[in-house]
Amino acid sequence: MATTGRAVRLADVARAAGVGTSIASRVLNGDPTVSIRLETRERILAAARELRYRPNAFARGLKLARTMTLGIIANVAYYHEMAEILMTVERVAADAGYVMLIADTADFVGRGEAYHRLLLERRVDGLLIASILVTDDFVKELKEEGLPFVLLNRRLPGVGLSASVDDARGVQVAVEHLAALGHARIGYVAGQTSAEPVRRRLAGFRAGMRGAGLTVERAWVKETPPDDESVFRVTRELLGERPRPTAIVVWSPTAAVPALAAARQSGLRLPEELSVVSYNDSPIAVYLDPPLTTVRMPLGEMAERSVECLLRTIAGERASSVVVRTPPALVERGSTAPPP
Amino acid sequence: MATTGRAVRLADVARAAGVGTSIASRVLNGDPTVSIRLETRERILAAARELRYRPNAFARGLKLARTMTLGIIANVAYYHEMAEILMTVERVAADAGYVMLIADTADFVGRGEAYHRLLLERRVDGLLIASILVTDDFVKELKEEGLPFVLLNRRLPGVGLSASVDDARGVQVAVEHLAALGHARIGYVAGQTSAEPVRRRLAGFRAGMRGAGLTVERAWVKETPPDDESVFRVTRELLGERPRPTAIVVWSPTAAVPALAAARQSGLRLPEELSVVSYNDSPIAVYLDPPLTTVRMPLGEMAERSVECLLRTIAGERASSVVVRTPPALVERGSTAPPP
DNA sequence: CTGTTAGCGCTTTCAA
DNA sequence: TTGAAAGCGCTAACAG
Repeated sequence: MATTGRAVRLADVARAAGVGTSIASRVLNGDPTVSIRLETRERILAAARELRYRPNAFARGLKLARTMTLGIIANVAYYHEMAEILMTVERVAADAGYVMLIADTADFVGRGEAYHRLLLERRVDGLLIASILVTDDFVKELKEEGLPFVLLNRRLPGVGLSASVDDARGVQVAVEHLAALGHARIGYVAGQTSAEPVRRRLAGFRAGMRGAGLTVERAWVKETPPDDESVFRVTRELLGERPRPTAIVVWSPTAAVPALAAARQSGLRLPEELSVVSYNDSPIAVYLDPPLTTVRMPLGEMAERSVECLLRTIAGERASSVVVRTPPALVERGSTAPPP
Repeated sequence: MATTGRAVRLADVARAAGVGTSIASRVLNGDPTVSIRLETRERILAAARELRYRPNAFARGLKLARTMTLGIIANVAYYHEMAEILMTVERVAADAGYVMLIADTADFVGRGEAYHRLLLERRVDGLLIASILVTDDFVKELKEEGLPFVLLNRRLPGVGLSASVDDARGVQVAVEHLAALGHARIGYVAGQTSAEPVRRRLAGFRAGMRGAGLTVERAWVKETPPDDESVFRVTRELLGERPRPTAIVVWSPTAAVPALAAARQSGLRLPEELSVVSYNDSPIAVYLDPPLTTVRMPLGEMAERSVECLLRTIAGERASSVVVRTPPALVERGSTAPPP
């Protein structure tokens, strides 16, 4: 049973079926133009099954100049968002017959060689870019290389296709929720606006405030690096302002955890003295203290669209960037209430 | 500049350097047995640089029967542990010149085809199995197939190599910490002991209790499916027992989040009325309420060893399973205190 | 020192 | 209806 020996090749199947490799190949690939006696076809199929034949992906890839592999460059450390994206992308790709190569960007600048291995060695038919750490320059280089790629939630018009959600609208919904509760003094933990999607969120915050007839207080909008420690520190600063906001919005669910901790450590009772909303949901939101009110964005849908878009580009069809317009869902939990 | 056209092949480099493909190949691959005029070698190297030559990985893979690719089957949803493992594995593999194919096990049983694509199409030189959802039967099948593989933190003596940490010792350390604080009534949220590493942890709990001269109360040891909702429910049940424990240990950091929430919702003040320790650390532990005391295991080291072990197996060397014995580190935060 | 060539396993004309 | 053979880009004998 254990055929630990060498793999079975197409030639083995052909020989077993008593035919040439040519028709064997065409039959197994379901070539519709082939006209063949039913009996012969059956024999080939049977032999393939019997021998547990599997085509060698590298041989086929070499011949067809298609690897049936997609690459994804991701920042795995952003697990709250990344887990859903990774899982979805992989599932959709698999359904289309593709496998996924993954490259992490923990140390993007120091890892040029690793990325070039992905790109230039013709290992992938296309690339998904899901990390903010990938520089615009790198993306442009990619474009020159001619390799199909799609950016996830990062719009770079003129240089590449992207699949994104309406971040601005999402943050706006968060603000509207707070305004509806009666909050007028609303702060924002903004992330680093050097990143494009983060800028869109900030714009959404401003739009939300404007729409509610509220003014944005400069001191209540704090940029911060995304690491937990910085978020914690900056949030404490924000809550140390006098006067201080009665509610804050946080730009990312990963950052919401340290932000919430900062709020607690500021000695504020949540949600009585301070409301907190996170942009984007997370599996743990419901188990935080207090359970975190969030705006849930359609990340899975975005991930799906990104793969479809990439596949279309690879197929040579004209694809265009997609913005998933599924409305953000406000998930009201325990971290928001009317202002004191 | 933009060479969007077809890729440059070795033949192009050879022609540009005015040599045959043979020496071009050997020079570029640093074949030590080649004796060549310095001048010629320089010409080849220069031409390759000039043309930005990159070998086609699939062609090379076909020829060498080595793909320079490793596969990893992971449960991405367990992000607390998985992020670190994924990042480490990818980095170590990249340093060795390998790229990583990833397959998620969200729906393992329904995805046989996807896994077989990985295994049987000769896309990978070896496989890392980092998901508990991969059945023992599948692993055995793998062994029959003759594909090198290493299990991450799952010991299956006789069927395959593994890299693991000393789970039993880790949980034991957690118990010792509680015992040292004076706790005698200690409960355990146990996970599903159908999984091998989970059984080892339970054994560690028992050993820790025995070592401290404490008796294990049946009603205080609860098995539970790993999903957050089940963990939450089961923890509440556990804390509803009368008498109830003054401290609990949770078998996984992912589960610690809902367990902590259950403790809070039981109306218990933490850590005054109840102490909680999580087996294994997590980036968010410090930001939970209260900050979670954990036992930090050397997962990164384990991941590193697993890749090394796999690489050695691939190289045809005799590799053996490795148990990382780096002592567990008790990370004391705010969720443990002496019993009331 | 360097070039020619066979062949990795597959698909796809082209001919029979 | 079917088979022979070329060739995808590379490496490694083997010749020269």
